[in-house]
Amino acid sequence: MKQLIKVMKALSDPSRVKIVKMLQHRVMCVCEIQAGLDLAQSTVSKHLRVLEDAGLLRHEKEGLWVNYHLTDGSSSPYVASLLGNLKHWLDDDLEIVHLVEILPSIKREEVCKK
Amino acid sequence: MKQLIKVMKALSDPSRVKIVKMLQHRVMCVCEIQAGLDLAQSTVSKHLRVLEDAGLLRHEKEGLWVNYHLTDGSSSPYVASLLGNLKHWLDDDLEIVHLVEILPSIKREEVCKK
DNA sequence: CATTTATATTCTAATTTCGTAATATACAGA
DNA sequence: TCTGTATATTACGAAATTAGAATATAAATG
Repeated sequence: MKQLIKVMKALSDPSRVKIVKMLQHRVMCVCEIQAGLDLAQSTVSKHLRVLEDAGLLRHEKEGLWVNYHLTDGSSSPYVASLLGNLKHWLDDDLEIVHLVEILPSIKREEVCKK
Repeated sequence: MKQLIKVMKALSDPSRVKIVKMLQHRVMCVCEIQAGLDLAQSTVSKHLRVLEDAGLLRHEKEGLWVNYHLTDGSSSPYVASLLGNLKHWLDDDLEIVHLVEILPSIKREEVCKK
């Protein structure tokens, strides 16, 4: 039960759902995800932690960058089902459509340098 | 998006998930549900409202009683998928197993009279 | 080794959620 | 119409969630 609740809670926030939808298209580092969401960096970091704790994401370090990607859902049937469902859910949601459209223009080389 | 979040939030609480699991077995009135959960009546009422607002439940009045039952999921694909998944999810969860076991002993005639 | 950059963590304020007690409503029966 | 019973609503406190600013950490680079 606890595991199910953790997954459901992780997917109960619009920003976190957007993160999942973005990562369906490609691996992204934190500042790229931040660029897509328009939230403070610390906020994005925490959302990523919640998603990872639920088994939905994993990360790998690449120099200074931390790349996040979706898991294969092997951590639990809840994760597997919901990641599967989210492959098509919201594909016609206006906000998501727009987000996916601008996704190719979000590149770490351009977005991260301050 | 708002609709999805509403459904996910509705299923992000253990008590509400328990309500869904109970209603998979039969229609129940509020005081029967309360007997299964061990919560205050007002709390149960509010949980039921959240689930109904999300499209997971519906109710019908029968005299003094209000009977709650699961919907067929036609309100949204999110509801349909999750109600479908929850048909087997948690079936081996100890707490749910126990809850389902005592379910036949929860009868409104015995439970509701104060 | 000092600096810069990307990310994580901590602190704190605002909002939401969850629970209960108390009260209101709705209906059935005497 | 009065009473009792089942449920809904309201009021309110405690706990969790969400957000951002500030700070800490870790890795690359000069």
